Amino acid sequence: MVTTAKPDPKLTHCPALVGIKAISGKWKTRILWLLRDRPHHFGEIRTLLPGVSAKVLSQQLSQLGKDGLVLPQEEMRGGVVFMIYDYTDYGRTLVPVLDLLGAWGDGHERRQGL
Amino acid sequence: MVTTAKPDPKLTHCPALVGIKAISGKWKTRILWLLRDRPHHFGEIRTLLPGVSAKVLSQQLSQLGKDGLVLPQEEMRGGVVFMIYDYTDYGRTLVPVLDLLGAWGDGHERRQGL
DNA sequence: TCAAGGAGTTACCAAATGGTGACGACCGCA
DNA sequence: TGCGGTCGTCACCATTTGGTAACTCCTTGA
Repeated sequence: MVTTAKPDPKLTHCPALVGIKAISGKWKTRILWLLRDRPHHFGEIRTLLPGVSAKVLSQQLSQLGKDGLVLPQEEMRGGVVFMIYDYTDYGRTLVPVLDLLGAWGDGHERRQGL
Repeated sequence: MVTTAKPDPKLTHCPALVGIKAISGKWKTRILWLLRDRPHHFGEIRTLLPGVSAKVLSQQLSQLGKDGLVLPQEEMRGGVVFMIYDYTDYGRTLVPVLDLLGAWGDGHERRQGL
């Protein structure tokens, strides 16, 4: 992100943070959860995630696309274009990570008393 | 976080996001990485993480403490109080998660060409 | 020619997060 | 009684992120 000279002395840099950045975003984990079952199109995701706006959903899907995690594909249905989003093969490598993270988060939540 | 009535229809809520929130923060993953080896005191962490400010470091350590992941302990060394931070037993349950996340992030980074 | 459905984008605003620099509290010691 | 070391907070600002509402583009069918 920064092009100026940077020492990067081994601790400036954290692989786990790279991973987090790829999936952090208020809706990304939920999108990725939805796509586990089957591909979804834009409006479908929008409906299934109450509260998300078109703008933000578009942003997050775009970021997931840039990171190579999901792939959008056009599809004509009755004269209307649907954008179908699905995992890439690479994106699926994230599933076990999300599973473990989700399992831990689930326990954590229970622990905090919610 | 919100006490007003909320439908929470199974998809509003994402365990993975809970997990992310616990470790997200520009320095948290790096702090947790440092503490894997051995406990560290405040100034030590501050020195080892170039760029972090006292305020933010204090904030992040405090959040990690509230979440029960690390525990601060006072220690006198030559008439000066040192605050020693270390994992709690519960906090250690996060290590495998960070490992997996870090491994994925490492590969991701390589894939993106950085 | 115009409505309708789907997928975005744009401009504007609000909240959360992180950074800066100054400051205070504490303790032992010369 | 002032000094240096450690930890932490405070007020203030900058950046990032998410939300709202209006708008465009595209295609088919009445």
